Amino acid sequence: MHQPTIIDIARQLGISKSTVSRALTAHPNVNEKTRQRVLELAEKLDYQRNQLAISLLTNQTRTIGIMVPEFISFFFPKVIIGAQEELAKAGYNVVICHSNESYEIEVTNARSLFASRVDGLIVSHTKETRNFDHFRTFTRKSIPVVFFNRVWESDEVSKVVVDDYTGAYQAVEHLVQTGRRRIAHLSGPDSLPNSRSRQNGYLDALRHYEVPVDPSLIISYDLTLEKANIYVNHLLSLPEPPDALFTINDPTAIEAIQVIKARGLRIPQDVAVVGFSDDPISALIEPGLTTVAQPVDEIGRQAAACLLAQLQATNPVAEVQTVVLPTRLIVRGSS
Amino acid sequence: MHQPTIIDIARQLGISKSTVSRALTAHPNVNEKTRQRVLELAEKLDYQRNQLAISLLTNQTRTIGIMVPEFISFFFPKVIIGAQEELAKAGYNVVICHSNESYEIEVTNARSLFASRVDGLIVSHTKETRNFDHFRTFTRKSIPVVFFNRVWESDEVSKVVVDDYTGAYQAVEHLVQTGRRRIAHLSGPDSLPNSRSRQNGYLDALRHYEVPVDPSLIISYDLTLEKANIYVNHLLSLPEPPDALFTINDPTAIEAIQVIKARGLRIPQDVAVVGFSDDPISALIEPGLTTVAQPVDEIGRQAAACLLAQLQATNPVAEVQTVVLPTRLIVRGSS
DNA sequence: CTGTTAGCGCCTTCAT
DNA sequence: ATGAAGGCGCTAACAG
Repeated sequence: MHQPTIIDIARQLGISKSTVSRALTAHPNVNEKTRQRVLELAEKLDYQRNQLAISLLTNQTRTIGIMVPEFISFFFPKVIIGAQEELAKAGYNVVICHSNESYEIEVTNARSLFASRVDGLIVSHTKETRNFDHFRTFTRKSIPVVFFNRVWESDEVSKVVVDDYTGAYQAVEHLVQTGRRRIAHLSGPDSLPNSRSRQNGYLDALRHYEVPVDPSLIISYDLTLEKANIYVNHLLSLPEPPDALFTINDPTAIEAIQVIKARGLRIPQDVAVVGFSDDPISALIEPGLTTVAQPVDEIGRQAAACLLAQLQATNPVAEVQTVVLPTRLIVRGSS
Repeated sequence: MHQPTIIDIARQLGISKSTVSRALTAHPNVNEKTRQRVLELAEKLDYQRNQLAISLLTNQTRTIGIMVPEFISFFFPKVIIGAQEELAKAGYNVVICHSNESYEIEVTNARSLFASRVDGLIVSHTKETRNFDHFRTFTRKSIPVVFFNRVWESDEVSKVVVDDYTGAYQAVEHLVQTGRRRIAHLSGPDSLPNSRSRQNGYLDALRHYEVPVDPSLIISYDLTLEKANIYVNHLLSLPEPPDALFTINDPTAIEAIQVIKARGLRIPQDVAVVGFSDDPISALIEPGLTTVAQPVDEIGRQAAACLLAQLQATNPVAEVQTVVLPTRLIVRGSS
């Protein structure tokens, strides 16, 4: 079915489409009566402007793409909501893509967002991503890109991260100060900067307190719950099992708690557990999970702010910046 | 910065833009050598086709809008992922909007999706939505709309729902059969069809087993956790408090469990609790939450299938359909 | 205040 | 196999 255009309105009113366009866009130079007639007919015809045509003409869509690896856990949805709020205030729409942790899908999504000419990008990449050429496509064209959480370490893009190092340091410090000596660490892939930072925080805390570092207690894994299960079981089967477990994130910690319970061990008496992120589930399970909280919606808001700064700047490259947000240790029953 | 277009390629190669277009779109009538030259230059220039221009021309964006009231809980993200998988297979992109349970934002989102000319819509509306004119804008133009979970009861749109009535009936039947006589029901707003269906299932189960219906045990509320907390406390303070609680969803049930525990009551001995949806948290808390499971990603897949059927039909209106998916009671420690 | 003209980037007849 | 021309819906000069 044919959708009404400004030409339809113009014809029916016997005026030119320019006048219709002006009336519709609140342009000052239009006779008030003419405007009224246009508005009425537009209403009657259920006219809706075609954003496609406008975008093609103005070369901006006022749409921002947000790319995340998943959005089942609370983290990414919260970040997205924070970003969206900020972006909406500035009159930007948001389209959300998730790659399901697949590098290929991420590349496809990036192409698709580029093809639909988003004005900017907010990204947390997959754990598989090693090559960032699909983001260079944007930066080369001066389309601003902001990374958060999992960031591309390039000076072409802005970044919003939390102080992973200090968060991890404080978590491990807490475990040492409550008497733990064999603290295991379930870490993520080394390719993820935040994984490396958390591991460094873990190591430095141990060294500072002169707790021996045992490499067999440090396991980098692929962040799937299946592997988490296997490695926690492995650690607990060691001749000298750990008396504490610091995990890269809360889902891993929660999985660990299930495993520890299933083996009949007590938390925290036999094994203490500390996670990272303060997933809402952490407060609901028993025992409550000690964890490092991140200011999640603030991450989204800051990412949006970075992007808007670049969007409004005459020279977007000059506005590239890195924001580091603080973390906060929340002690619950698991430690 | 100027982005390369087919005209740039054409000029540099000394051929016409028509030929470039054909080479790029795998049109049969192009000399193989010409195609190679075009493809090479396109690669070198980092040419990316402008989807905006194509959409304007072809009058289809191959993009589907998905509108949900929120996506913090696991339910909507899972549905979206299911839908997205199915849609991607058919070559459609997805843009996601969430209204944060605000009717106004929902209307704005609908306008924006219409303006950007999505080819179809998958929707679960806000709990405030009474007026559906913003969806009529689509149906009037023969743009297919599929509702799920919270559905517009109109024959202009397809619907995917679960058998809420039977799910609720079985939940209450289970409570009766385990000896409960004063079963309270925390219900949602009457404006939501699924809320009404679940309430009817609750009522019919009680009647069938000749358990007296006590109106003071049935509370419709606004689905916020704050109110859930208040009403659960209210119920437990009754002279004759309930010995079981059936809630409209899992977050409510989980909140109820916290309240019950805080009052020093035992679950399920003093009060049994049954939720709805099988949120992953249900299996993690203690005691495990008995709940009515829904085939969540299947809802998304079916919604996508309905939409694709209408998209591919010559007469989209003829393809309007309603899909009802089964539920399954999962008994855990809370009952 | 209003009309005319041009063009955003692309695909598609219709010629050649 | 290729080129020329037209048009998708709209806004923005430029005239009047």
